[in-house]
Order: sequence, then structure tokens, then C-alpha cells
Amino acid sequence: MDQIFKALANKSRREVMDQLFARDGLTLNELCENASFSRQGVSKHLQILEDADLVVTHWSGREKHHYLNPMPVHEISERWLKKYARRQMTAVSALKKNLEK
Amino acid sequence: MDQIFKALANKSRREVMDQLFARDGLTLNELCENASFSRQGVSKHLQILEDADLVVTHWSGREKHHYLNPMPVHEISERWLKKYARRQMTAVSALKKNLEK
DNA sequence: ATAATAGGCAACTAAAAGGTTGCATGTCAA
DNA sequence: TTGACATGCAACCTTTTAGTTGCCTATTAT
Repeated sequence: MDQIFKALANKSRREVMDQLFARDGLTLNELCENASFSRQGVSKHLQILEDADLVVTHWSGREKHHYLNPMPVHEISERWLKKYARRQMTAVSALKKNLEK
Repeated sequence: MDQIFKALANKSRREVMDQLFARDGLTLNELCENASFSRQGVSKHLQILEDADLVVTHWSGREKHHYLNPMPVHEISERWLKKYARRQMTAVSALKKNLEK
């Protein structure tokens, strides 16, 4: 869980994910074309995304293809975010109540 | 957006949020009681959560009360996570398709 | 008025993150 | 079989992060 949050906490990595969202299955080199930093930089980010299971890979010869894995995102959404987002009404009203004092 | 992701990317901060989830409106000192580090540590985390607008505060005399703000969490869920979680079916099937080659 | 209490600010440190360069390895194409 | 191409690995550097300690300020209670 912590790993997923950490992986998502970086803009460059989210941009990589955006690229994969636009076109899934890109190789490292393809991803580098639109990146603002070196291949090794991209590679490191991909590794972190892979470790967090946000990205799944598949080798085809000497090419490594990258695919988004929506499962962990879904899990964070279900197990964590919903908990806090749900409280929307009660929390805001509690705050208001308190401010009125 | 980046600020929110970064704020959420730390376990200690998520624990602080958990505490506020359990009981909203806690003061800094009250939050310290269950924390594993110094008051200044907690204070810094609260500041980061506040900067990300994940926590809203309210002074009452010399006491600062802290409240969860579910809005940014909700926004991340709506604007970002849904985008990726939605792709669940298509992505998994695409991966399978590719693996079969 | 004074002491205790709640919190803030600033400087410092250690560790982690984000990025780089250089070199090694495995696969494909001529 | 040799050269080019796709990627990996490791060392290094710089900035950020997470946490500390020490001291200052404001509010409350006696």
C-alpha cells in the first residue's frame, strides 16, 4: 500500500502512466521519446511502478513492453480513498458546527 | 494535485489522518499522544497536510483543532483514479491477448 | 504577576529520492 | 559473425524528506 502511494507521488511517474494510458504496451525506448530525461531515468521510474505492481511487463525478444495494471489503483480507491471521501458531509458539517461556536 | 499525492505518500501522515478519522477535531498535543515521534514531527506533518488542504484547522484560544477535509481526496478519486481504475477490463484483456502471442 | 500549557520557528542531520554517466549483456539483422 | 540496438546494472551527485533539538510567543490558570 505504501509502495503504491509512493509510486504515485511523483509527477514524472504519473506522466509515464499517462503515456501508457494513451497507448498501452509501449517499450522503454518508446517511452523515452516523449520523456524529458534520460533512458535510465525512465527505466528507474518504470521499475518503481513495476515494483508497486502499477505496471506489468512483457518481454518480446529484446523489447520490454509495459502495460498499466489498474488493480492497485482500484484497490487504493476502494480501500482507502472511499473511506475518506465518504465522510464528506459529516466532516464539513462538523467543521461548520464548530466554527459557529 | 502533486501536493496532495505527495502528502498522501507518507505513512506517518496517513496515520495522522487515521487518527483524525477516528476522532475529528483533535489538537496537536492530542495527536502527539499516539504518535511515535516528537511534537514538532507531528506538527510538520500536519502542516504538509494543511498545505495540501487535506486537513483544515480552527483555532480556539491557544488550541488548534484539526479536521479532515475530504474534498481533495474526493477530487483525486474522481479526476485521477477513476480514469485508471475504469480501464480495468480492457487493460487486463489486452495484456492477456499479448501474452498469448 | 507568574507559571504552566499549546503551539510556532529555525537550524541541523541522516536518509531517501530523482537524476545522471559509464559500462555490461543479450538479441536481432546484414 | 559482427555491428547495431534494447535494456540492465552500478556508482555517483544533488535535492528533498523526515525527523530531531533548542528556543520563542501567546494564552490560560492560579
